[in-house]
Amino acid sequence: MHLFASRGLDATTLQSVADVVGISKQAILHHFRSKEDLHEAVLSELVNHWQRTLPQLLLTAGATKNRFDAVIAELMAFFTADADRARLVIRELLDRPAQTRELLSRTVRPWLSSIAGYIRIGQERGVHRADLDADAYLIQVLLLAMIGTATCEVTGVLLGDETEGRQRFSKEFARIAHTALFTPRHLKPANSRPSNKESHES
Amino acid sequence: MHLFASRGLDATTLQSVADVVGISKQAILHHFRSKEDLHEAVLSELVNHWQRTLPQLLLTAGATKNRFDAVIAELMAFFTADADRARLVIRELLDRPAQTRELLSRTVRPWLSSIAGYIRIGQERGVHRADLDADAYLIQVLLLAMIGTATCEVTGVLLGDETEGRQRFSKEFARIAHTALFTPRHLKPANSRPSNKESHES
DNA sequence: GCTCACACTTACCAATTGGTAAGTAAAGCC
DNA sequence: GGCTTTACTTACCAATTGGTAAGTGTGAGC
Repeated sequence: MHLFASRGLDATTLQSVADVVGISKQAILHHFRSKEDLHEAVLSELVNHWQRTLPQLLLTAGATKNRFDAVIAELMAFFTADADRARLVIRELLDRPAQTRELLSRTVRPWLSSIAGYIRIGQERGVHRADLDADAYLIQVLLLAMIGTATCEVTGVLLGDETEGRQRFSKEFARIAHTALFTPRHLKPANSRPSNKESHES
Repeated sequence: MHLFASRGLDATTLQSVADVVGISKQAILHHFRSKEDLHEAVLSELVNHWQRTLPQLLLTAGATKNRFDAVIAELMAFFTADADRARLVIRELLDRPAQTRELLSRTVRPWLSSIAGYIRIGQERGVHRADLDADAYLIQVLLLAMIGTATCEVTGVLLGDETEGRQRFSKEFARIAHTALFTPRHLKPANSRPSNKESHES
């Protein structure tokens, strides 16, 4: 996974994988029919991890007071825990758009749809901004989390130290996502009546 | 550029380039010493284009009433005009982090710094949100614009038609960037006195 | 002790890779 | 018309690629 994520599918040779693992190239081909087989195995392992983690993520976040910020924090944590996850997904997005689209439709779309519904409820209650496009918003939050963690090695230095950069990035990411989602508190009506009167700001 | 962007450096063979261009592989090696040479040429062409376009972009945007939205729109236009630009940059970010960091430091950082200064002035005037991290914000806006256009082929379908998806994406992108930057109008003091009293919303 | 499945290695292979060397045809300059 | 430069082609090459075929050793089950 590390090699596929950091170098890409074509640049990763079976030999290089074998060297890292400490076995011969043919030992790999004994366990996996082909390089493509290995690649799919790595990919599905990532997807499985995602599928296992996400529900737990939403549950633990749901227990908290401000659910949303917790989800954002957990989302970032998932990718920052291993930047290769984000890198791998982005590479798939670039290298095999058609297959990845199909994969995401199966694995991620249901979650997005469900959260989007949650956001729309918030919109009707005036908690979430009325002019927000829930689906597009969620996709961008997800993409931003991924590209951010995938490239933190590069962008980190533009924000001082790399660890400091990561922190500033995470914080600003949470702020952007939060601000773009919620209506300012004083605009929210005391009772939870729908309110679309917040016109385009500034 | 198209091949490098869509397939990556290693997956792009000199032969495939030659086939597309309609000449022999050796004809390419006649004009470029090596594959790496060709790659650098493609890359520097993109950088030059960026350097040529950006000042003009900021100028035309500056003439407009709401300067910021115009810049955002132009930024998206730059990448949507040719999605390969975004793809190529992202690939460089992943494939060669060290060199790309150095490249971006030279070519993009000055612009970011200058715009960040502009944002900070806005913060002092209370126009821009006080809790915003100008540098981190700008980087994320840039990254989001790139990853969005680079993957529109994939994400587009999640938002209906691909062209419709692109539109919704662009619109939501502009909204997010706008909302995360500006303070709500009614919070902005009538005279342009510094005001940091806007606490964390919600 | 025999068998057999399994994990792995050695030996090998055709295809493709980026790259070199040498030749060639045409266009411009004198 | 000769001469040189430019743009390219043909012929070739060593290295590496993913992958196959045929062994080898070892531990478990009987």
